[in-house]
Amino acid sequence: MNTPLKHSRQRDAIVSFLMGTTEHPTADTIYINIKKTFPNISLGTVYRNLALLAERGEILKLSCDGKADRFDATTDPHYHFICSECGDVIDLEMESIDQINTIANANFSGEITNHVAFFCGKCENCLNNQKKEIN
Amino acid sequence: MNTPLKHSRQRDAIVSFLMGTTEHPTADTIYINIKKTFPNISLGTVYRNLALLAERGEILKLSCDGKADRFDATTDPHYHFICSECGDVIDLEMESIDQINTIANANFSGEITNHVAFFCGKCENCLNNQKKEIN
DNA sequence: TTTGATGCAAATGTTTTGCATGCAA
DNA sequence: TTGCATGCAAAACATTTGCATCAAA
Repeated sequence: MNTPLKHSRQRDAIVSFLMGTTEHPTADTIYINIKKTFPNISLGTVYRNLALLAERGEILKLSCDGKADRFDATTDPHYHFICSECGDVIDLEMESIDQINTIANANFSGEITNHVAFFCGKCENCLNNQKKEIN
Repeated sequence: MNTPLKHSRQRDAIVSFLMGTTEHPTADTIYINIKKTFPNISLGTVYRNLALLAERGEILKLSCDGKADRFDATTDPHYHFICSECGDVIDLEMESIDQINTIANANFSGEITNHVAFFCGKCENCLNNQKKEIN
């Protein structure tokens, strides 16, 4: 369904770096890491490939507030938690909440086909640090 | 609970402009409109006041993808629809979906306190235009 | 009079883009 | 050899910030 792409070693490196991490890195973090293998790679190439891959559904792009976008190689539907303290992004394992589309569509005159959602609060680490500070 | 603010006519104008529209304007749109009354107002002042008001919960700031933030004077909890065609942002009237916090928290080791969500699809206008094109 | 708010402009951070060159097919 | 992908640098965009001045209390 997608036009075949010309192979590129830089793009391969980006994909395999993303697959090897659960950290949801930003474009810049990816850039810095790929540089270890391709010292000449440019940030523009990283951005171009990330946009291309996201467009094709091979990776996910996570946008949140004004901060830099983050990327995720796990493309099967899942939700993210963003820690309000440290900013870490964590994959959530949870049952489907797709019914919210139906709920939202109930009194709406257009057509709702999907939603974007993420959850906020404190991650385990920050909760523990908080407890230490109190004691 | 909030430290009292020194009164400012520019801030008043921003608030009343926001209260008089359902369009969810961007900072720049607000700036252009306030300029009709305060030709010397600066974009920095608009941004500063929008941030201040959002922080105090007097307005809502809507961030979505890489696009410019939009602002909403309606602060009671509600969700937004964003048209994938024309980009319009529309307030949704729908029943609460707060239970998704509980669902998300079920297998999570941190603490989820809230979520950010918006719905996507086609608005009524774009649906109608689509039909016209087909005929 | 004091201090927060403003206007202006420069700086920031992120992302995109034009263009000549390089590499995959 | 053809054309997409790259590297580089400049530009685009949204937003923030430093600073001198202004105006609200």
